[in-house]
Amino acid sequence: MNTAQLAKIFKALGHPTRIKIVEHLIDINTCICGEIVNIFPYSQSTISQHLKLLKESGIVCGEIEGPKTYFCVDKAVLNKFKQYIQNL
Amino acid sequence: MNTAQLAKIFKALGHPTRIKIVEHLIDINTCICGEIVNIFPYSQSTISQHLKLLKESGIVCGEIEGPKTYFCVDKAVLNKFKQYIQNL
DNA sequence: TTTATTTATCGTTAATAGACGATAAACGAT
DNA sequence: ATCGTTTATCGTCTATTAACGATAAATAAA
Repeated sequence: MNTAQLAKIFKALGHPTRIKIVEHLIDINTCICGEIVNIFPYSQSTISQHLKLLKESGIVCGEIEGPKTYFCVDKAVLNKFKQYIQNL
Repeated sequence: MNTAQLAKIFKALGHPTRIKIVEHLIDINTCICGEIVNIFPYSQSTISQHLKLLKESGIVCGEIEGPKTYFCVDKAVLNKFKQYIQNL
């Protein structure tokens, strides 16, 4: 895991809402965008944008099923990330 | 450690240069701004700004000694941060 | 086929970030 | 007292981020 990839993940987690989204995804394993929209006081487009950023960082992945997209944390990436930090 | 504090640290680490600065500080324990300036291809003011951000996040602390400022990683904060991530 | 549901994207706006050079401030040395 | 060293801050510019509403695209249901 190189510095650029790490920076992307750190940056993605550098927003309170995105931290909470990731925590929520870890808790419930997987969920669709609409569920997350209902939790936070932000518009659908804003949440979708946050999810896009998280996805682009690699820490979250999304699977399209019909009109819905199921989001979940990529545990392989999360574990590599954890390992990096533990070695600091 | 609340979400806002965590987000600040994640955000501070969300830049390749700042990651490398922190890695370097961990390696050599403590050093002055000028040393870091010599390592990176950025101006003194840019590095100083990066250090300020890191300091504001709490992950780095600076101690003024005469005209120099000695920077180092705050291990207590780093450990709390590590612990949070490990519990994810 | 039309309607409802769900999500992504576009366009916009305001705020923040990242870089720089120039300058000021603090101190040590001469 | 002056000069050199070191760092922080200011002002500027460009780029990116964060939020929104509106809209488009895809599918499920009626």
